[in-house]
Amino acid sequence: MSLGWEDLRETIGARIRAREWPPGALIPAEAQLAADYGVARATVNRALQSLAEDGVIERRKRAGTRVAELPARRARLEIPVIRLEVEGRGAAYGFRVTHDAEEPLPAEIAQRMRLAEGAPLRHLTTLHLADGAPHAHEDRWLNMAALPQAADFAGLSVNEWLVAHVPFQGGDLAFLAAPAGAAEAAALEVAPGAALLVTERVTFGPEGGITHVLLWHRPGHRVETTL
Amino acid sequence: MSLGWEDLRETIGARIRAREWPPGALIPAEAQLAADYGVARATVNRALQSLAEDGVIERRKRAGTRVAELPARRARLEIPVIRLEVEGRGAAYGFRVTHDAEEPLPAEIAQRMRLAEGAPLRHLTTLHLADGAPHAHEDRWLNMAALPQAADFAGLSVNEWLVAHVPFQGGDLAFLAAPAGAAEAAALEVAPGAALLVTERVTFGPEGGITHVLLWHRPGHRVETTL
DNA sequence: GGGGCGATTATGTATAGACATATTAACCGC
DNA sequence: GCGGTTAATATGTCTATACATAATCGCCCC
Repeated sequence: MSLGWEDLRETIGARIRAREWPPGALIPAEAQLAADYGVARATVNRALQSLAEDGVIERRKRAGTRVAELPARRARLEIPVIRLEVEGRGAAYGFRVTHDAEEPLPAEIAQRMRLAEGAPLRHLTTLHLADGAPHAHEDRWLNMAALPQAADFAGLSVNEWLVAHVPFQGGDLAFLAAPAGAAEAAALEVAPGAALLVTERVTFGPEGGITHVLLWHRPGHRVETTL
Repeated sequence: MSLGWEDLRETIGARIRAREWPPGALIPAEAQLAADYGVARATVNRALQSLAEDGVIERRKRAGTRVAELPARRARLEIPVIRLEVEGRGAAYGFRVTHDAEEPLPAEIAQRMRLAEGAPLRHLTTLHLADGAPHAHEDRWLNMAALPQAADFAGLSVNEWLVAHVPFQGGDLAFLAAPAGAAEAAALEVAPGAALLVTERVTFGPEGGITHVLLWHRPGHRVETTL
């Protein structure tokens, strides 16, 4: 039995982490590694391609493959889905829509959604619950014009309805810290001004901006990943 | 000229985003797609493998490939490197070590580094500067026992010295929000209690925990990625 | 009709060969 | 030397083929 490309990726990755080849150094060519390990060049290529994707190595034709100056540059981030997050902790998920009206779009959000300021969008705020206790406060602007006609998200949270029904082409995701305003403090039952982690997400479809979401998490919330 | 696997990935990704196949639906088998697009099955496989890596589709042998219930679940996060971040904004990077002493490891951090509480580690705080102005405040615990003998990080920031010289095997990364304490407020020249985004990073080597870092960013700092 | 087992099928992966492409290194003429 | 052209080389990728593996489907037996 021979090595698979994932094994090879691990092996070579380990040699890099062990500083056998220091950052910036050239590593042997594909053909050489293929001979060393007794596999086909395509297998080595697949392994190296995978390492390159994670930013561990940098490859250029003719110039060869070298260890990145700053290896471990990219991490995969699992995008949080609130319901799964809550259920993953063994709690029952629930939510309550606390506000729902058509309002003119504020300038800052209009810019992020690449829409005109003051356009009338649907403004929803939702409180997400874990076992009945506040878990996160959502502030969403929704561009109804970008939605299919039958927009009926009964039962599901708006987010999951969107994911399931509306085509999207891309979006932006950001993490920031902000002090709890009056609304957030009341919803999450924390002191005004408390430092909260906020997730901001914008999604775009073929027609332009679909939705803008600010998610205010409870104090102590962490977004985690591994290197 | 035929399609490359990256083109194919885009094409199929677009058909998925356009809801041609809704979440949960089966998509045609590799052999079918290969015939449709006039390419080899290996090419289709490479494209689908890439989509699966990003969580857009889920694949099981014999059962086929289906669109994920919640597509766009994983994003690639470029791990921030302060110097590059500052220089990327066209500012001059600098730093100043504001504290450097051997101290007993606090319980909370010991737990995250998987070391014994109270172990004597080197405790450094560093102020990172952009054009001379405070940009971020770093609070680092360093396990000198896990370092090569000649630990002389003159000139470089400790972080870059570590990346370049110390083998590591993995680590954890987290984002959280916290109010500025007295030290952070003074260093960053903000009001105590201000909501700051904090990056926490722990790295492990063959000998165990190497370093634990808390990076306190200035107000308004955002960690961004795209979907 | 229920249970178990084997055939079928879709993906997973390896291989050898071929050609494309980018880039460096070498060469040559002036 | 200097500049520009050419050859050599490492990666990028596709193809066709082969076999491995997992899971499902359907048949057969009881």
